[in-house]
Amino acid sequence: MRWSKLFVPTLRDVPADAEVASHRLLLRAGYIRQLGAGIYSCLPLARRSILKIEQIIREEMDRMGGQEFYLPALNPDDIWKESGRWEAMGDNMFRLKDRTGRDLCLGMTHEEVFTSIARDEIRSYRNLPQIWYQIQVKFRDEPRPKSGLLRVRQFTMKDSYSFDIDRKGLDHSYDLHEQAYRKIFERCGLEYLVVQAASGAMGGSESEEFVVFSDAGEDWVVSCSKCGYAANLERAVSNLEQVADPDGTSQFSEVHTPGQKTIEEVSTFLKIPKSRQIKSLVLIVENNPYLILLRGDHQLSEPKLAGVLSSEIFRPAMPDEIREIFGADPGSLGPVGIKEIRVLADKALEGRRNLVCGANRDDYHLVNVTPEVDFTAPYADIREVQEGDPCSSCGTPVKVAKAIEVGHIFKLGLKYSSSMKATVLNAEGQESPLVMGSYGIGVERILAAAVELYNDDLGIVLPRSIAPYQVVITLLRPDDEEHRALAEDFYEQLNARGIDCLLDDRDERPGVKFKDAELIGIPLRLTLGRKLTQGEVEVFSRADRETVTVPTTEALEAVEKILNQFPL
RNA sequence: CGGGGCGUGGCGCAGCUUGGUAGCGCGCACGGUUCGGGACCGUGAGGUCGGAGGUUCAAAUCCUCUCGCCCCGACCA
Repeated sequence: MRWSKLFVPTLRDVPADAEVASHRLLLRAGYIRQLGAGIYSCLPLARRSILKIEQIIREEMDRMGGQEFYLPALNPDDIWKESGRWEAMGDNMFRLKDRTGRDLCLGMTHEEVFTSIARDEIRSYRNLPQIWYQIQVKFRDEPRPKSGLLRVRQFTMKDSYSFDIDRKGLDHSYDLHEQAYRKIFERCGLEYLVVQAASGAMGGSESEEFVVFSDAGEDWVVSCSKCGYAANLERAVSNLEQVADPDGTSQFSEVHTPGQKTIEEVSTFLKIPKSRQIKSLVLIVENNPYLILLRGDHQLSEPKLAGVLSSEIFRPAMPDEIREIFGADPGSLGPVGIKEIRVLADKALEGRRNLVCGANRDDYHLVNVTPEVDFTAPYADIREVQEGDPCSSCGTPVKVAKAIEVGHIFKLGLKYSSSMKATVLNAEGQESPLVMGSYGIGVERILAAAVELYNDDLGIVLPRSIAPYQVVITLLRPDDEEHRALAEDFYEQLNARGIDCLLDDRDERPGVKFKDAELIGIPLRLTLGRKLTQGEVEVFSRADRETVTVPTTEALEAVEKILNQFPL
């Protein structure tokens, strides 16, 4: 491609709305433009990158035996009502009516459609396993689209679905996906991590996320640098550092704590560490109040709590509700003497002694409160792991960091095959439900994550495999016949060698050409300029900003050699 | 949904408090000089000031409503 013909509207000024690096740079570099909140147009550079990413995905999916489909994004309501997700998806689903008033929706994911095909067409275990995939558009009416391509309402997803006759088959299909995903993210040049994850509304038992560490991400990931343990904060577990309590079991007593409400204030006032307090939270769970107890320095993990309660329908109680139930304001609550209300305590309180909690009387706290002596409550792991907690497998302090989710694999099991009655005959001639898995990759997110990961003050630095072009030939004197002829020659030959090449033949000053080439992140630049009179050209590597000068006769070899130094 | 911010040529912004001919930088077009790190000079094109209603002799500016976008939170596959 000749740059003079290519549409690359680069910007000097940064659009005011763009905050995260990938959003800012993709706009500036002329990759994308915004159409609405969470809706973006891909311009030619982005499109080329996306197509390369899709091709990598396609190759790896095909390699493991996946078969490519293409399903409609426009879905009738009936299959969604069958699976129960017409209601479950709530406001996140775009819904519309056709001219006759029938309900339709825009697909957020395609378990329903694929399951309906499998149900109708697969009759025998002999036709299993199947791995079906597509690279297709998804629509999700996100409550808050943000950060450019990272959280959008329309995006491209590679989604795949496995159908097996049994659990063992599913395990195999799942493993195939995990291996393929590793290969895909490696080939895209991403530094990624596989972490244990919560399956959320997808349902199913086991799931893992593929994440890229970045402050622009929205997932919190707990990881151990020593043993490799890694999990989404929603389900991460850790050990505890021991807290020493005073020996013996003293009778608790009330102390006056005027105006001391928060854990922090009480800690300072009574001169005891936060870890020796009991944090009392009141939640309304399906209309019933619940007292949740945590160590003073711990935070509640709502996903874990949802798991323990087998309900996601809960909310913090309002101050007036708390007053009515406890006869005290939040800030002076505790479990001692509580009878009518259900209580749940985090495991970190098990075996502790002589703690401090609220007295259920404004401005009073209790000291020397001992679980199981002064109150009883069932224990469960409902606390959120914190930075520095000892790793559950090796004891090393764990890290907690933000990450971008680029892929997610789930063992669904029977969730959709039972609700949608998808069965086949097994070897014994019995109806047997399909055992399913589902697997997703956010295609644009790979590009955005790569830009988050690899950028500098000059702009984007893309891995070779997903850069829109691998080499840009910067022709500094396009009006010089000899220079031009040589540039054209390089251009032809590089393309002939399978290297995507962009020829900057624009009538622009050198500075503009250099800045643009660096901004859009082309891995290698071949510069034809004044050194041509000595029979030399320059090869500039974007990632390390190194320039080597080589004779023109060796330029092609030099380009290939340097390109091949990138492992990507 | 709660909180905050912003809508003025393609992009970045000023003007609004105190109503009175819509401005600056970049970009764009043309001419000239330049040409290895986002050049310089000159000339020029381009704006229903997000939209609707109201107040006023007069509204970008004041009032009401409304739409959109961004950020924080809630939420979230």
